[in-house]
Amino acid sequence: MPRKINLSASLEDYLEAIASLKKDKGIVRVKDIGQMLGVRNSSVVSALNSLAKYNLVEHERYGYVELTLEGSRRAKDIQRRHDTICKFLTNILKIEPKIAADDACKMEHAISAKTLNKLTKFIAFVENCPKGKKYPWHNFKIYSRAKEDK
Amino acid sequence: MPRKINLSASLEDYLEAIASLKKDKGIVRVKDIGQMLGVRNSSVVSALNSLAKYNLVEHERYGYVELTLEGSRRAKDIQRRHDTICKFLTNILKIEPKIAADDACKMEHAISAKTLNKLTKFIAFVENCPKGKKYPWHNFKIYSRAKEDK
DNA sequence: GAACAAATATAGATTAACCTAACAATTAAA
DNA sequence: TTTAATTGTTAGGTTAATCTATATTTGTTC
Repeated sequence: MPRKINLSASLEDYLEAIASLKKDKGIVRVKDIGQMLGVRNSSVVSALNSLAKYNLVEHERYGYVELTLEGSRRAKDIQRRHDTICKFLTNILKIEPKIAADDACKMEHAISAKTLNKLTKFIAFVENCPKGKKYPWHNFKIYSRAKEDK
Repeated sequence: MPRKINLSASLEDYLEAIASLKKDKGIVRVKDIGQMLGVRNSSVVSALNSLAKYNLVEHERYGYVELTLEGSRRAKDIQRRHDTICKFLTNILKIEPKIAADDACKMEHAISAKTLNKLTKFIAFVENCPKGKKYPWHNFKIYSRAKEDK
């Protein structure tokens, strides 16, 4: 049994949406997933069938959608990628939240585990840096603006 | 006429490969593109037909492949995205070149223009930072290792 | 509980990106 | 220059991810 199937960006998005809805609403319905991802219900159903094949969701006809344990783990992993990238973009690169979130949504599917780890450490490193003029981290915003920001 | 069509990651890869081959070998052949991207010649031909529709390449049957002006511009843009991400990953996050390159190959299709600009500035900022103990930039490698790097 | 509305599911089409297999053109060798 | 090898093309198939249109189930309201 292939322990770790590589999911497509699309299926990762579905997992992510399901986890997010579960957290926000307690229950997950086809309609809400579709709404969140901007696709039709029929597309959702077909995606759920794929995810069910990989044992990542459980989904009885006309019933609620549930993540399996493995599905839940996967979703958390994706969210961690998303959040880390988003944090880097907003806190360090000083990118507007909306754009940062959009970019993170796409990049989260592309980043490797190793790079994610390094990025996490990098963020921690920057955030643990003592503030003050003699440290340059906190000058980036000014530096950036000075260079004709767009 | 839609001035700026959004290319798929796949078509961007083709453009990138073509530009790279042109630079390295002077001429670009279907076989070389296929080899570089790990796809069959028939897939290359079909991709070239798509790119030709968008006026990004010129390609006469059985002839060499050429980028149009616009194709060339696009390729340069993609390469810039690749190089910038790669530079960040290797020079700042200290990721092994191989992994950095692989990640850049995937992330280059996901990064927005704004984020790219900020990242570029950020790299310049870090690189222009005077070296020395009192500046923390150059301590990241040590910091990272100390945290049980993987 | 019958009728209706909302949600879900299925069937079938489309598109992109690949593939294999067969065929055609070009190039290189004998 | 004829043959053989290489390269390029076409035809047709597969898979994933979407769609529309239609059907089915569920839940709500009278």
